[in-house]
Amino acid sequence: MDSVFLALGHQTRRKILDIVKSMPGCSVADVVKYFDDISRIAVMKHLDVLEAADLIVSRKQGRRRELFFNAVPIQMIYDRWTTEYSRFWASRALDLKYLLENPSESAET
Amino acid sequence: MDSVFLALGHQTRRKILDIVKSMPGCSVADVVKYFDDISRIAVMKHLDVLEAADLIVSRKQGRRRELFFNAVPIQMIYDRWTTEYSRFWASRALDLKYLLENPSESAET
DNA sequence: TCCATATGTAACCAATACGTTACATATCGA
DNA sequence: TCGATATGTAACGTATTGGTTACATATGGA
Repeated sequence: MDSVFLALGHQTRRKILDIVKSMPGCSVADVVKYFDDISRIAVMKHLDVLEAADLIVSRKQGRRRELFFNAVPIQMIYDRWTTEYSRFWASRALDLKYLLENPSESAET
Repeated sequence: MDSVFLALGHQTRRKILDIVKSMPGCSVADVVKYFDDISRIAVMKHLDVLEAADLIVSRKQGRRRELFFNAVPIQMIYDRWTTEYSRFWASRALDLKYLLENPSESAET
């Protein structure tokens, strides 16, 4: 769980995930082409993070490594949202409403 | 976006979020009570991270600081899942299925 | 008024994150 | 076969993170 959130908490990695998602089986080099502002090694490190978080699955095909998006961890988090927070919207999303309708005398910092 | 994921990518912070969510208006000290393995200052630092990510909103009430859970950033991410990935389940979640049904000759590393 | 309570800030440290360059290894294809 | 291509590893440096202790400030209430 930590690793999935942490992996997603970096814009480059989310972009990588989008690329792999839209090009199943693409290679590392295919991904690297989309980044001219960071090195190949940096991209690979990001891929390592995504793979450690199971967001990407890879397999070696000769000298190429094929990358695949793994929807499962995101599905798990998505499921957690719906069970943990969905009923929350109705009953508890009033916190902020309460705040806004009951301004305190001291300014909010 | 980065900040929300990063904030959630740490177990202590998710626990803090749960506490604040279940006790709207609770104080810093209320939260600190649930953690005997880390210091008050560490807890406050985590609160800073959650507040910077807008996951928590606070206001000073005299010598107390009241903490409120803010559902909006999570709602935004939740909405992103549904638009970005929901149709993905049906059409693209076959990536792994493809992998498992077409083992390559070289072992997956 | 003054002690208790609640929070805040600063400094420090070790570990981690994220980038880099250099070098190495494996596979492909002409 | 050999150069090209693709990937991998190691080492390094800087910035950030997540914890700590020490000290400071503000408010509450007896």
